[in-house]
Amino acid sequence: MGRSKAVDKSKQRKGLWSPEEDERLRNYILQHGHGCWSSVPINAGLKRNGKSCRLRWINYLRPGLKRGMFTPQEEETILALHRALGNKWSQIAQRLPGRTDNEIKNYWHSCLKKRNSSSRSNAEDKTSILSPSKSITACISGSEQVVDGGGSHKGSFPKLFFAEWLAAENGGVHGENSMAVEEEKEPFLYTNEAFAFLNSKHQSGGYLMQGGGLTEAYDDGEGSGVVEDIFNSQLKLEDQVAETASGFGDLFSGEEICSDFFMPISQMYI
DNA sequence: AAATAAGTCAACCGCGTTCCC
DNA sequence: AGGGAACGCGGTTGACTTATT
Repeated sequence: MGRSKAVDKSKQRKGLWSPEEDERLRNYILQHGHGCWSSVPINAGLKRNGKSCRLRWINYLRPGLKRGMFTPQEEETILALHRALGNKWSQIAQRLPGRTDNEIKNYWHSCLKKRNSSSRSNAEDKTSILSPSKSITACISGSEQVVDGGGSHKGSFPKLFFAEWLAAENGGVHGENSMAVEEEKEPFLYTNEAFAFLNSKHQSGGYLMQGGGLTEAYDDGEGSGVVEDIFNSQLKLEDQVAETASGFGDLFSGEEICSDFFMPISQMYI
C-alpha cells in the first residue's frame, strides 16, 4: 500500500540549503503550489525529501515572513502566551504573524527562557502589581491611581478591556455598542493564565475597544477553559476591531486604534 | 592572535495523528 | 478495516558566530 514510490534516501541531500536550492523550491511552489510535499522535490528537481522542503518553505521561503529582531511587544506576547499555553509553539506562532514556530522556539530557548525565570522571581516579590482580585475597571476609571509607564493615552473614548468585552458578550453589559448575546454563559474567573494572556494582548495592541461600557470581572467558579474562551472570543474581537477601523475611513487602521487607546495592564502599578 | 566557551539558529529526528489506498 | 504514507509538531542536534580569556 501507499501513495507514492519510495525514494532512495541515500541520494538525498541534507544540511544547509544552497541559494540555488532555495530558488528552485521557491519558483516551483509559487508556480504550482506545494500540493503533496513528497512530490515537491521530485517535480522541483531537488535532492531533498518532502519533509525538508516543507520545513524550508515554512521557516524561510514562505512570503510574509518577518526577519530580524523580535519587538518588545512580540516578546511580551510570547512570554504571556507561553505562560498560558506552555510549549505550544505552533499555537503561539499563530498569534504572531510573520513568525514561525521554529523561530519562536529558538528565541524562547536562547533569550526569553532565562529572562522569564528571573522576572518571575522578581514578580513574586512585587505585591504592587495589579492583582486579579483588584478591579481593572477601577484602575481605568480612575478610582485607583494609574501610573502610566511612559506614553500618553488619548483618553477621550470609553475604554473596554478585552476581558470586559468578553464578559459583556457573555451578558455582562448591554450598552449601546455592546454585542448581541448569542448565548448566555456563566461569568468567568480571572486566572493567572488569562491575566497573562490579556497582558500580552494589551502589549501587542489587541484589546482595547472603544464604545461599550465597563464591567467587573466575572467568575465561573472553575477557571478551566477560560483561556480557550479568550482565544475564541479574541477572533471575534479582531473582526470587530477591523470593522470599527473601517468606520474611521482613512483615519485609523485597526492596529492604530488599539495602540492609541489601550492601557497595558503591565503599566497599571498601584 | 589563538583558544575556548557561550550563544544562536537552521535543520533533522521521532512521534502522534490524519489521510487515503 | 487495516496498514502505510503524509503531515504537523515539539525536542534536539550541530554548524556557525560572537564573546571572553
